[in-house]
Amino acid sequence: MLQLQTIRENKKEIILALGKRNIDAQTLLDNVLQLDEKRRTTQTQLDNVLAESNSLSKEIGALYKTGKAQEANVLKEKTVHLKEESKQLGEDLNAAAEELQNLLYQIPNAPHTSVRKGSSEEDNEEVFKEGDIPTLDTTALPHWELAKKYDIIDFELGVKIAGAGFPVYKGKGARLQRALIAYFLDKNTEAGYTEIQVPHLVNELSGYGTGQLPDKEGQMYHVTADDLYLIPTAEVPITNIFRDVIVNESDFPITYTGYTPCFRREAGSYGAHVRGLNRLHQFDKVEIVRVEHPTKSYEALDGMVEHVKNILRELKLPYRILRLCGGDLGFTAALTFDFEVFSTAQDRWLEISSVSNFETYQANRLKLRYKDENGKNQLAHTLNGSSLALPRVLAGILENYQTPEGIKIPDVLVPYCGFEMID
RNA sequence: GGAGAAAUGGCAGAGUGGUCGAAUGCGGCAGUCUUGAAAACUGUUGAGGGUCACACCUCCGGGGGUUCGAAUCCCUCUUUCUCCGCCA
Repeated sequence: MLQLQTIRENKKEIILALGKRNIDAQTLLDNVLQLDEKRRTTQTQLDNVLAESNSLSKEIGALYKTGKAQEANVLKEKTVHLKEESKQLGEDLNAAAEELQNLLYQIPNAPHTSVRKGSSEEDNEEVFKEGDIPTLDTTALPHWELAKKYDIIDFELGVKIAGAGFPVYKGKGARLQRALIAYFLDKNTEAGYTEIQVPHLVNELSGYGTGQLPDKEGQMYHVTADDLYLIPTAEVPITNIFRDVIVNESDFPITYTGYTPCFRREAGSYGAHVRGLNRLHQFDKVEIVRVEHPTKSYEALDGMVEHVKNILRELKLPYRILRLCGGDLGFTAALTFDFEVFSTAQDRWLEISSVSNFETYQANRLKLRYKDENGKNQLAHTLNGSSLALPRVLAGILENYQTPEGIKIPDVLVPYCGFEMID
């Protein structure tokens, strides 16, 4: 969430920035500042009452020690009304703090200056495009047909076992998935990211830490018996490693990569655009996460974008990069670049990666800080990106690499697959 | 799942009702000494709120209670360890 101090000092700028998300934050921020004021005055009042009863208690203690029980009892009576007062003030304080907290949770991150105002994905800016879109002959098929033809993904079987959106990968399809995971992890490790394996279920606190809760409650699968959530992305467990952590400035950059399945309820989406691998309840993803010094985070973001570019170049897939507009930007992000691969047989772009800088928004929730050169604790910046989400990469490969003889495996994946064709 | 023990500052580890935000050691930082380093010595070293700065307030796993006063007593939850059971 946004920092109170920042809201106090830069209210105008934040209102302007949030305007790019089409949010009129004026009253919201006024309420925040008003509540903050109330919280602080209540706190001061409470502190004074507590200070008084503390000193009375000390006096009472001293009197008892010197055997002056009578005098002590007189003082004791004085503490009665102080107690009532502090109880009331404590309740007021908690109420104000909670209300303030809830309000702050409702405010999304302020977009970066480069983010354009916009209402939907229509307004996203294409900032880069690369790779040749192959010309397919008339017999070309969408990936779900190819999956069936070569018996590498069984959607119906997934329905039987779990439900729609839970595909079963078979034979060379399963092997290709495993190859992609290994390839992505290797690329990330080569680039300096430390490979890590994390839990696939997280507690409520972790959900709040990265901002999935309370905002997107319904998008995660909730295991109510144990009050755990299935992760929608590895971002949640990996970034939460740093909840309540104070790192040294010399620890930067902190970089992790991890493979996990991702679970998303995504209720209420049906139709052709969710066919096949386009949108799933469970999918695999390799994620990269960075914790950075505030002055270095945008440089790091550019580095992550370059890194993902290189992977797509090696895979020889046609792709483009979008800078998300305010309306399409995720709740917690300040700046996001989406990568989309062209799905030739469907004649549409599919999102395969999202690379974001959250600045201090998550760090503030996580209490993720570093010690600066003056020994002061400062909030760090967090970033993450997919490198990459498997199903749509798979869809892209199947569709773009199809030939009358079968599906060719991209050169870089052949060593990982152990075969050159799916036929 | 059953029985028992424990949870204190970066780490180790004292502290069982008042002067304890907390001894001591290690680690970290600064200084003295040194050509430099090490050793030794001296000082310093948790977080949050609040203030121009002080003062002051909160925090000894989480929550609640007893008391004028709680790290210390009570309840509860969580976690860890030991033993037993089960198990990939």
